[in-house]
Amino acid sequence: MTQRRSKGIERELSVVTAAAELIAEQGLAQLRMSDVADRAGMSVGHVTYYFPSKSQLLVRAIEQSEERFQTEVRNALQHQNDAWDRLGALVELAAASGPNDPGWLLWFEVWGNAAVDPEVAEVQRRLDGWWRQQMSDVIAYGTAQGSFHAADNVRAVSVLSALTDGLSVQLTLGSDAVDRAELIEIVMDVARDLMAVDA
Amino acid sequence: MTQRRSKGIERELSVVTAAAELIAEQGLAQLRMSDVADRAGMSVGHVTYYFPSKSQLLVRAIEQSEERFQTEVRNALQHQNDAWDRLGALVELAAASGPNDPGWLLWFEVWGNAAVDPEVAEVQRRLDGWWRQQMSDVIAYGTAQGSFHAADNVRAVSVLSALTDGLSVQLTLGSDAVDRAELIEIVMDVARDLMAVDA
Amino acid sequence: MTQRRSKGIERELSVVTAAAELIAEQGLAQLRMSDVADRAGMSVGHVTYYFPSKSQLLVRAIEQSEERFQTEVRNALQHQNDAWDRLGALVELAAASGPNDPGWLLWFEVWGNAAVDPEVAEVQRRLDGWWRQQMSDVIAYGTAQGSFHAADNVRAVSVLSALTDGLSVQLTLGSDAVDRAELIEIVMDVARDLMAVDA
Amino acid sequence: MTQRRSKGIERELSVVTAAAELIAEQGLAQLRMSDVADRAGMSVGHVTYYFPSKSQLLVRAIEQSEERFQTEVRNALQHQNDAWDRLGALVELAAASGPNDPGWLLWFEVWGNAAVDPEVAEVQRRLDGWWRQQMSDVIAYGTAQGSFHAADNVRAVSVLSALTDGLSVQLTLGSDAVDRAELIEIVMDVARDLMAVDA
DNA sequence: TATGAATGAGGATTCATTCAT
DNA sequence: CATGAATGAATCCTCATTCAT
Repeated sequence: MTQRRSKGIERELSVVTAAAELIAEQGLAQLRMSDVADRAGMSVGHVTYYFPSKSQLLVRAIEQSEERFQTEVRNALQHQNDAWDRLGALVELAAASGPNDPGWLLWFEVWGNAAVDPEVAEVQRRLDGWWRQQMSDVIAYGTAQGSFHAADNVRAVSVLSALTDGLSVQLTLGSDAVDRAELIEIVMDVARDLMAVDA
Repeated sequence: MTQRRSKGIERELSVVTAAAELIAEQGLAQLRMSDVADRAGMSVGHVTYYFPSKSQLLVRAIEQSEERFQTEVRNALQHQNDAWDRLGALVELAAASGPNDPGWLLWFEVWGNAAVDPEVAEVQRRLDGWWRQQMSDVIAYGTAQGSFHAADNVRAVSVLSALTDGLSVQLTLGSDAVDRAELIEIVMDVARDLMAVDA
Repeated sequence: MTQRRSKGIERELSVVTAAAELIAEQGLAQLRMSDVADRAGMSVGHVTYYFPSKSQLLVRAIEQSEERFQTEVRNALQHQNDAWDRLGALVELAAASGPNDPGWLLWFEVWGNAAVDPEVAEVQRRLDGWWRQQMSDVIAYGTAQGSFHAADNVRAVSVLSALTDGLSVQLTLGSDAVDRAELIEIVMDVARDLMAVDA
Repeated sequence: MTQRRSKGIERELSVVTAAAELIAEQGLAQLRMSDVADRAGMSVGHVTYYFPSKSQLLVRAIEQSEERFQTEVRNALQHQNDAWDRLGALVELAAASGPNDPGWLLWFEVWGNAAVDPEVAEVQRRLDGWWRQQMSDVIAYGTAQGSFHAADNVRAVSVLSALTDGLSVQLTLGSDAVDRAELIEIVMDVARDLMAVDA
């Protein structure tokens, strides 16, 4: 019984994973239920057994990506006690890994669809809020510790996250003006300009 | 004769404009040739007379948007002699106007498709390069004038354009963390931190 | 053992009942095995354990409805000794109860499918024959009693059953030209015209 | 121009005709858009060019059948001046022609769907009202002429149309209790019982 | 007896594209 | 230059049925 059920959940997960991968690879618009089924190793009929409609699958794929990312962030923060290290860890996790980073390609799709699909918009807003909160917490943590001197926490969050986003967009699109190492360096430099205690 | 020809060009333009509007409104994926025809006030058959395939229409729509933007930028720069004013003008032109800014929604679509469609990628890269060049020229202009003190022109471009992009994404998506006035203020503040002569 | 078996028969019955209800409610064409399973409170897989194919379930649903109706008729006739009362009882049982009478909606489905499905046609013919026989018996009974004067038993059956059917169709479809009381009155009036002894 | 347009209307008509035939032959539930396309001699895509959805095609098929029937009735009545002849003509037109009469099979489908589909219900009600009006007019005509003596016009309509319906159902279903000649004879006999001047 | 998982065939609908006029 | 007619491929979704457990 348990085994049957857990098998079902496992296969359902594999559908979501396949969908997320394909969206990143080919874009949301190109996503075919049959592709998802192929990659998940099952029939199309069975995919719709789990997800009665395509849009439900979509939202789940984004949410799964969200959950994974949040877990990664929590793990990373646990291992850093220094405020600058924590900030660095956040930036490293958020930054695109390089051209065609699948996670960031997925974000492009989310942004493009947020204006059209309210469910997508809601997921986007939720994760964005969560992310700003992480940044804010780290900055508050550093300020309490005396490592940071941030006159305006909210603005610092806006600057640092916008910078990370904008540079990651460039990197994902394959611009040769920036690579990952430089991206992180730039963000941390600006962070120091903004918040270094004896700046 | 001339008149007939110009009428043709006019109608062709109206197709492209209709397409650009619709992409911004509904997203590239939702774009139907029949919608374009409706908005342009002609039959579907006639739209395909001008643009034999949908993807050709797409690329033209993006290019038209590009051309208009470039014209605006040129006009704006002509009227500003002070380097800081020039920089401010650039940022104002690039920044999203508010939630659901059509131009920025179009960019989301371009980014999402650049990874899949080489033609789209090429247009994106071209415009991005052009934009970085404008920023770079303004910074060089300010440096020559003695208004700016930029140790690293390329990095300044990266920071300022990434910041403008990242904040505009937020604004377009309707985040309440930032409005247009604040967006511009933030970018200019960071610019001053980076390049003010006696900072 | 007996209990297990009777439990099985009970559940099988509940499937048939659920099917009959759903056909009347939504029409035969809209009948889904999963709806039947839901209403019968079991899984789809288990419904097909009882009825290997959909069409077998269908025929059984009609037959069950037939059996119930026949039982009702037998009960009703037992309590009436007067021929006119017996005739009245028959008409009351056959007549639609009002708009959307489930039993009559089921008949519409049967008629619509009789031309296509031989099994359905067979059931229809069987019940129709049985019904004409009841009418015929009652008329013969009244004639023997001296209550009726029917020159042509067969024609009387045709007239009275056709009239009941035609008016019930109207009533079921929600025509405001006829209600149930009037329906019965009309049929009995015509019956008197046809068969009253001193007419 | 005119020719193109008329050609379009012609083909559209052939789709509707094909649909009506197939519904009568196989039942509404079995109707496939591809069958309609095949019989109309065009592609499925083109059928949906005329009728964006299946249900729109359905309603049109019923309406077309309605229009044809009404034309037939009007023609028939024009050629009859005697009230009894007019009544006879009406009954002949309404009565089923024999087992599996396509027009009556179509009616079974309409009845079965009226409870489920409001649009179908509306068409049914409209034609039924129209039909009762024809009967009523003929009875009023005969009464004015002095050929009929109808105490209650409305009831006479109910009786005669219900009888015609009920018997036609029987005939269409292939009951051997009634043939077309007898059907008409029965209805006219009852009509005489009800309305003959010196009965 | 009972279930959930899995399948695959089938069908409606959408839509870019082609073509005759 | 312009249109409406026509096509057919592509795709999502439904659903009866089968099967392992």
